[in-house]
Amino acid sequence: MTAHPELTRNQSLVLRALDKADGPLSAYTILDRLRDDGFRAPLQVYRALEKLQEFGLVHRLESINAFVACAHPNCHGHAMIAFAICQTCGRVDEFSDEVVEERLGKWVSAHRFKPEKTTIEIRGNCAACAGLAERA
Amino acid sequence: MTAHPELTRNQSLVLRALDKADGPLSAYTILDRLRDDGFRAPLQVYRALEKLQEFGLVHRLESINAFVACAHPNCHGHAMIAFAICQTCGRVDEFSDEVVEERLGKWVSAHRFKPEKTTIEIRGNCAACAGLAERA
DNA sequence: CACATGAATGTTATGACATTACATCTGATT
DNA sequence: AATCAGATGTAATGTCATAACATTCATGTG
Ligand SMILES: [Zn+2]
Ligand SMILES: [Zn+2]
Ligand SMILES: [Zn+2]
Ligand SMILES: [Zn+2]
Repeated sequence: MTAHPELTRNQSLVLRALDKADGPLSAYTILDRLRDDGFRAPLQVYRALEKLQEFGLVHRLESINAFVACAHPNCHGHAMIAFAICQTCGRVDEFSDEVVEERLGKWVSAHRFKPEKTTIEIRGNCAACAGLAERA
Repeated sequence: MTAHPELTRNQSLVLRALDKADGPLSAYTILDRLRDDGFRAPLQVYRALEKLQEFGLVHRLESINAFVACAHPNCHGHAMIAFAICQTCGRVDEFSDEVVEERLGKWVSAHRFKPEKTTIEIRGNCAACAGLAERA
């Protein structure tokens, strides 16, 4: 359930593209997939993505310059989310860990650092893809 | 001590540029700073950065597309390093946390995920810069 | 209704980051 | 000398993201 009543047409189209995709998409890939819906310029995609991120419906994966639909929309108030990204099949697992959050929180408190956005991304191979590689 | 006997001329120049800088630098900024040393093309920088990262002398900050000299060269065999990046003054603090490492390690084991590179980056404001903002 | 206002959109151009492809040079090895 | 691997030089291209400006649309207000 990724529906959201307040979404504009462009935002809905971008979110639907991400939902249909089997992995993260770059902004330009989204653009290509929405040509038939009238999309012509990168900004249409980036503007929609910006709003969708504000709404918590989409996440940006910093380490691969791509975007995914949130796996738990309306469901995590966590400021801190971790991603495991399979570099072979594109599968993305989204999870949070209170202990990690607490430890990083302790570090920033101790250093009087004021965090705004935290990125935790693990790139590698998922169980299925790593298994295939073993057999090869 | 960031010296390294095996470095080539280009690698040394790039590392020195990062050491002299007071914060992370983009590849193109490094290029500009090395014009007088004969640098002409981005690839000279990217190739040097690639090797320096292999040697553990330089880190790439994924969330801001920039590079920093390692704060603890020859000193951390950690696979997992976290960065606190001040978006105002560019200060970067590099640290590692065994508990965070252990918790993320547990997650990947439980999910049979084979990690290759882990990114942990906290963007925000350092104590000094956050303090200034308060007073303003 | 006329009109101001703010949000979203459309469009073009530009800026910023990174790699491909190919030629050349260097030093070590045989 | 011939060979080879690694590093380098250079041009062109590819990929990701934003600036600037005009237009449209919905909404509320006098
Ligand atoms: Zn999410
Ligand atoms: Zn996979
Ligand atoms: Zn380091
Ligand atoms: Zn600062």
